[in-house]
Amino acid sequence: MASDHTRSAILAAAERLYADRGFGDVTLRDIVAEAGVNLAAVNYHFGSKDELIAELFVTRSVQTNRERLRELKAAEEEGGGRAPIEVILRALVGPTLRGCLGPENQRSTAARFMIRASIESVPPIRRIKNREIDHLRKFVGAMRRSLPDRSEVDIYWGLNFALAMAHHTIRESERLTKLSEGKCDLDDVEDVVARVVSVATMALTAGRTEPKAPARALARDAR
Amino acid sequence: MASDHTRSAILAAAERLYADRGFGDVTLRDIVAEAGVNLAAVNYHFGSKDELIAELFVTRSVQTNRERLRELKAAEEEGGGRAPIEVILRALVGPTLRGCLGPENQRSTAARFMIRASIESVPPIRRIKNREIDHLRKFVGAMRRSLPDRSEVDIYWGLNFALAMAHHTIRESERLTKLSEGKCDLDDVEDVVARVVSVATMALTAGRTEPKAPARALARDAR
DNA sequence: GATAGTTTCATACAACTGTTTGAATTGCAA
DNA sequence: TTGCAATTCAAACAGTTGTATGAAACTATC
Repeated sequence: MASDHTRSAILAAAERLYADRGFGDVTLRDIVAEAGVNLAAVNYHFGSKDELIAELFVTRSVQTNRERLRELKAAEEEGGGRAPIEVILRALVGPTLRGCLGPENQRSTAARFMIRASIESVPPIRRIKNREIDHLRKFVGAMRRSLPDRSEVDIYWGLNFALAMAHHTIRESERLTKLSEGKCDLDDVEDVVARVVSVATMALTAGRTEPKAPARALARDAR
Repeated sequence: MASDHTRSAILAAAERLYADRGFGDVTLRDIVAEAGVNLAAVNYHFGSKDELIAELFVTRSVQTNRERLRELKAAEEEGGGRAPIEVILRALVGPTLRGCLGPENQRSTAARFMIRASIESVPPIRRIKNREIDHLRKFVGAMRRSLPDRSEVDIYWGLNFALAMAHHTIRESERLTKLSEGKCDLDDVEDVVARVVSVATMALTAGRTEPKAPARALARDAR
């Protein structure tokens, strides 16, 4: 293959348009116009519209997943096979939140695209998300090693709630800003991460003997 | 107007089809075929496809909101203007969860429709959801009265996390079941409510003097 | 039972969709 | 330069979509 110029122009244009206007009302003709290429180029290079969307989403989500696993692995190695639950949860939700939130004006196209993907949920993306379960099982494993006394069901619920808080905050960031009249600062990503991790940790450790200091209020124990 | 037969047949057919197959691939022709009425009837009775969807969603969500406010009002009256935070949170997430989860075999069309609406987020529904902020402010008010020492920002985050856990659990109930290999019982709605309320309460009260007994583990304090 | 208003119907419309086609163009190797 | 494959292009295709139309059927009132 030659220079990939057309191919990457399509990818860039598609990501930008989907990020700005959503999957619902962006057509292939919009994309090729934005990219300055011919309509048939999409099917030539990607096979179909759905495969184009899938490639966009896969690219971004493997980046996030790789970062998650990198943090998880580093934490478990440092702890000799067992990482503190806070660190595991941070590895789980940190990369996702950092990838999607942050100062509005410098929020990348990729970030805005991933927010869209989490809001609209179109078939090709849903298919990919369904394969994410194996990835999550690695975190379940780490969490069980970290909290061996905790029941398996509680682990699943804790994981579910951690993901819930992260994803919902991303999806509804605009509404939270409006509801709180700007008082909730979603641009301070590390504060958001700390809040989510703090609550999820409490969910997973409440009612047990705590080897560590009691959980603090919402957030504040970020760094 | 005569008997409303056509109108309600359309509503019922549309809700059923949307619940089963999603908004993405149900056309007006599918709906009128299922309802046994003429294609033009939709535009005659509802004006447009979007207005039909909006009417379906509004009907169900005002039911939920009414139930929420009923529980909230009852709780505050009983407490002389101040309700315990657990009860407020239960009023917030209980009706939603009860409306969407529950034993699969008896899960109503309305419930499955609302799950769809929370997954797919099509324009007419998004427009309605955006008007939900005033409704949420009533809960913010109640929460501030219940926890007068808590900062306003913490209240907003607590509300955000409570809604996050409820909605995400609804949206991803299938995935949680698969991930936990059926060990997380999503048919026991009251257990789910108790878990969400418990964690949200911890998020809102951690690190403070507690007039009540310390929060128990995940759930169990349901009723 | 004639009339006026409402509701239903078959049908056409106009626009838009993703995809395909086959010819033109390009780039590179021999 | 020649030849061949990869790429680009304009154009058309085939199908679907929500909506509009105007006539027909119905309903209730007088």
